[in-house]
Amino acid sequence: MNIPDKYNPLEIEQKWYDYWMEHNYFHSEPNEKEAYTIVIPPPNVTGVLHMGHMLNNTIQDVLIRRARLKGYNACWVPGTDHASIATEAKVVAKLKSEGIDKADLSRKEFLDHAWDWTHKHGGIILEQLKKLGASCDWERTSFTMDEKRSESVIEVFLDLYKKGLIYRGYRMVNWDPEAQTTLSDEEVIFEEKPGNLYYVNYKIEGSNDMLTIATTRPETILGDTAICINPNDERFSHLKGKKAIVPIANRVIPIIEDDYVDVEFGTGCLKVTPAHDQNDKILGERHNLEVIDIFNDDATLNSFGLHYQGKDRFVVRKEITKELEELGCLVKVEQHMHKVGTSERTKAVIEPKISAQWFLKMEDIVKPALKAVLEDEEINFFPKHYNNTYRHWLENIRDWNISRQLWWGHQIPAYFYGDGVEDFVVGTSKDEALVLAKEKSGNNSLVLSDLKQDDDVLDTWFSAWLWPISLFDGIKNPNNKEINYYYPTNDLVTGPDIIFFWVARMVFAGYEFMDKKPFNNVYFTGIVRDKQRRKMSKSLGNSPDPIELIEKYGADGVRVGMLLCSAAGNDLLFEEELCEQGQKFSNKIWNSFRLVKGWDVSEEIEQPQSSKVAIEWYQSKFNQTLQEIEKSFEQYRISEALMSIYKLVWDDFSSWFLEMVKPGYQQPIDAKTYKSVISFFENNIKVLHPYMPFITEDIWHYIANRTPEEALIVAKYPELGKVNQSVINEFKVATEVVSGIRTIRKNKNIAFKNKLEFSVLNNEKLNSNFDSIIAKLGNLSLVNYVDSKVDGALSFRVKSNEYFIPFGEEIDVEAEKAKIEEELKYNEGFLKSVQKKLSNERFVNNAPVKVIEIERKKEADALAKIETLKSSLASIS
RNA sequence: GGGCGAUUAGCUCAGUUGGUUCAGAGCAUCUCGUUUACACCGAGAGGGUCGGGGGUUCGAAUCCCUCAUCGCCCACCA
Repeated sequence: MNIPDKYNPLEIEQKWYDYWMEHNYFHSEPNEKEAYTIVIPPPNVTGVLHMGHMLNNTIQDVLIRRARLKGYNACWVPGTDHASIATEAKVVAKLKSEGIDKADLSRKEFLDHAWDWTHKHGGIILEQLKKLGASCDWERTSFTMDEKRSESVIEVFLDLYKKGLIYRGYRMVNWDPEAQTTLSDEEVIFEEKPGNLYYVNYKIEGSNDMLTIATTRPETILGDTAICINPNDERFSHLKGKKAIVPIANRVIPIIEDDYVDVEFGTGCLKVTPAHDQNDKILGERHNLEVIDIFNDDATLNSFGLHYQGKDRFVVRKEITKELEELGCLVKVEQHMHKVGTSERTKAVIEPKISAQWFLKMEDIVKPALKAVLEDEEINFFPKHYNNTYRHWLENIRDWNISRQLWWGHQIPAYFYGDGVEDFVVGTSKDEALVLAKEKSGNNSLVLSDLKQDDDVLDTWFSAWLWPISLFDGIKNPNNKEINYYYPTNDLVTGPDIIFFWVARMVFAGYEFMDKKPFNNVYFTGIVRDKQRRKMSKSLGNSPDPIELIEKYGADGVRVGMLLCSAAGNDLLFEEELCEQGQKFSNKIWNSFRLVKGWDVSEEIEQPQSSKVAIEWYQSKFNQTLQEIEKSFEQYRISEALMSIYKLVWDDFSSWFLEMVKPGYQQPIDAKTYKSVISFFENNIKVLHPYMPFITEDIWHYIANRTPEEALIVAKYPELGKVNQSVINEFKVATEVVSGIRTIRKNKNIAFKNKLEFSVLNNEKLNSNFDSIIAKLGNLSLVNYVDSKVDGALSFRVKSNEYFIPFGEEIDVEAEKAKIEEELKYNEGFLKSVQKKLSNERFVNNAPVKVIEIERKKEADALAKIETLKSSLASIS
């Protein structure tokens, strides 16, 4: 078979992906083998691949391919997330651009549009993953809002409701006025923003006295229902029991006392607006205050806003400031930095709002989840320090607001039959609900049309938290064959930004519904940043298009580039050159294969000694690297594992090993050596395959004709073999000798093609195993052992051995001398420091025997070397 | 305000319980090179007081204290 000169990833990648698909290697069914399962963190259904996905899915593919090679029944389940708020926002925006207002549509009409959008854009991202080489079991592709997953969500809601864990609460929640929905605490991002602190005078009722409060939100004074002072603050003791008058609204409100007020901050006087501030709400409840909500759902003012009705809160803030100033109520305005809650999705400033929502009680649900990670270590986080983050969140968790005022999502299975707060039932269907409603209300005349299902949908994460279970139908169909086989999954690969949203909640769900953890290990990836450490984002325009990268460098190249910069536990600073490095690596592998494939093989010739030694060495080197890789994987140091392979293939295999066994020009290679070379090559590409699936599979089939059963993707990973450390050590000395020769060639401008004579003064009594290799790589006519120094030769030393290369021209004696003197100086300094240590009684008494032995060995080695150097110096002059 | 993590070569990072020549790797840089796989290459070289200061120890990049700088997470101070 002819091999192309150049490696062309584009054709080959498509070819092999099709081949893998055709032979169904990605598909998994329960069998007698041990399962290795990963569930994909489902990307937004209408999203497109970005660099974060690239990283995340490359890592998952490396893990799953490795597991497959290691003989596990590997199953990687793909899917997408309906991403309630994000998708709904996109659809609303799209409709708006077409002149359609969501408010004019019925729920059904809107959902039709949303599904259209989903079908149009959904799954693009999964197609992109295929380009990357992702070996997902596509037959299992799921969607958080497909039938099975939806049924699971409803089932779980019912279950938790029956257990009393889901309840309806009227309380302060985070309101996103743009999306017009509530958000969970986790969806609110606090941003430090410059603002103002406004000092406003309130009149005291029945006098001309004033009191001054400080507020950041003057527009909310229309919702004030009290002024609060600290009871211990003597400045205001005269106000106790009095009343104040709200400017503009001219309402009379009580002056209350509470320790909550910080005497130091602002004026020590606080206005209380229970409808629009979490703390004020608590104060309001404590002091039984009236609640006046002044906002509409879109954060314009309602009728309580008086003449500001209909205007946006930020407009009102400006205008009301002006009015207060005109009224003489505005004392001063100070600049003030404060944290403002914004919506994770829409970036709108969050408005605290009191409303009725569905909540999930967290208190008990978190307990097993805390224990599993922190005490039992049933679940391990990599890097481990995320344990702290996890613990802190779980220990301070509040009930989870699971309802959203959106249409795109799982509609809450609650049905209202009356106007009372408790006039609702929860059931799988309207029919069931009717039966329950009759029971609950005692009103048998209720009919279906009296029931109205809750308009709200569930938080996206309320379906995502079931993912590892619902993918195997473990909710609706517990104890089925699949869930029993694949669950718990092995590794979860995700970003630390969703540790609360998703990871922790999956752990809750795992213990609540399966009584078992959802996964064994969680590998948190870093954030992909650019060279300037800026997060890669669409808006900054600093994010390359992954698909373009793949087209440019090949998927293998991009995968390598991605992983090279992803040190475990760190953010990664991505730059395109890394993909170039990956591409170069592909090329290197390709060319080394071309070399090997180009050799003529002869059964006739004997195996040269040099090849025999080289094979022995590489075998050990390979095993040693394999060990390193195993160790790296245990700690999820995937980048380090890759670097080990990179160096093995490039340096040890290509630069050293192939050069050592390479036959002479137009000479054949002996069959025995060739067989070993091929076997090593095969082992190399097996180990490489998880990282670079395409080129390795391609070469695999060039090496031999393989049946589909023999494809690399399902080959058997190399076994850990013995490492002969002494061969590795001997080789290391040999490479130093070769380097010495090369340095001399370079310094003296001796071309490689000129054969050199070479003599060794073997003070170290090294064996001659590697001599044939040194001769070959140094292009020496022979390796000659001598008893004394060679005159008129260039020399260098390795350990206490001395090596000589006769040089035709006059030797620069002074230069040689200077070189030796420098070495001598270094070694004498080194010896001195070792001897100082050894003559220190406390060192000798306290240090472990092993350490002292090492020091003695160092001393002996240094002495021998110095001896060599000194005699060289003597012979030279 | 609380917590966590970091600071080692120009860049990105390793450095296992303090002890091999321990100061390392990859990339980048510089020099040389048409040696019959690869210039997407080969050979060679330079480059760091391990953030500063103190301490413990026979011995510290590694342990302790302190200062500085930078990240991240959490938190209702109007």
